Amino acid sequence: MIPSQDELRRLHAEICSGVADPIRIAILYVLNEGPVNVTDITARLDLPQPTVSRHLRVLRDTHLVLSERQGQNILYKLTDPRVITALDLLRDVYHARISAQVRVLNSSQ
Amino acid sequence: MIPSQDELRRLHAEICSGVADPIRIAILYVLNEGPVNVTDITARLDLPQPTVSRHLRVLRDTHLVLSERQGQNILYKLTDPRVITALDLLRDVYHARISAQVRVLNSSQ
DNA sequence: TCTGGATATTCGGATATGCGAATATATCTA
DNA sequence: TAGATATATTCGCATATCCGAATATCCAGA
Repeated sequence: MIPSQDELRRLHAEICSGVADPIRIAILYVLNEGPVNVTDITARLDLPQPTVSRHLRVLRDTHLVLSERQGQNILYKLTDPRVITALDLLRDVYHARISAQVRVLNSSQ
Repeated sequence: MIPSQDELRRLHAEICSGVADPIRIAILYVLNEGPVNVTDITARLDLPQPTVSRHLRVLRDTHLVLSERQGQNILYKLTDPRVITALDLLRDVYHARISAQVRVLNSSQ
């Protein structure tokens, strides 16, 4: 059975909602430097461990990251480096927009 | 004053939350084909006009779209085509991931 | 200035999301 | 198997988001 357009958009939005949180964005950029376990993420971001675990679950559920047990630890890594590309793009769009606004404000002094 | 890392991540997440909704994604892809007014968006997506207006406001607030009055109508357009690039990337990441899962399932029959 | 078409806002309620705190589960090692 | 470390889950609550329905605002033209 072919998924409807609506269903595809729902799924698309679901992935997007995975990146719609500051903590998850921070985690993704940490993972962009290489696979890391939960304790290290917790330490690098200075956040409570349960908080990190809950956000990691969201990232897993939205297929943005993958996990792999390594003995006592669980190693997390990006599913795909393009996740960071997308995040960078959105950030750039924002910056470009704000810069344009600043220019307009300055030029109308 | 320099915005903190946390503040930057909050802003980054805010933009991302702009694309974290199926209706808004649909609107963005409509706008990708060129500037459109609210009535046309409403017709093309077959949605109630207040619903479209509310989502357009979110898109404006997150700097993802721009609006411009043209007489009686208001023309909306993408702030930056890279918004669509980012959306496509995230969709591709998802598809690649799901395809990989399907392959694993099939190969283990 | 009145009218109609285009767009935006508000309200109330349902649902979702995030967090801290506490606790559970899993794995290794002695 | 007991203890220690790593990770995940649950609960209760506060907050945010979404929607439909109703209504308000804005602008062009008669």
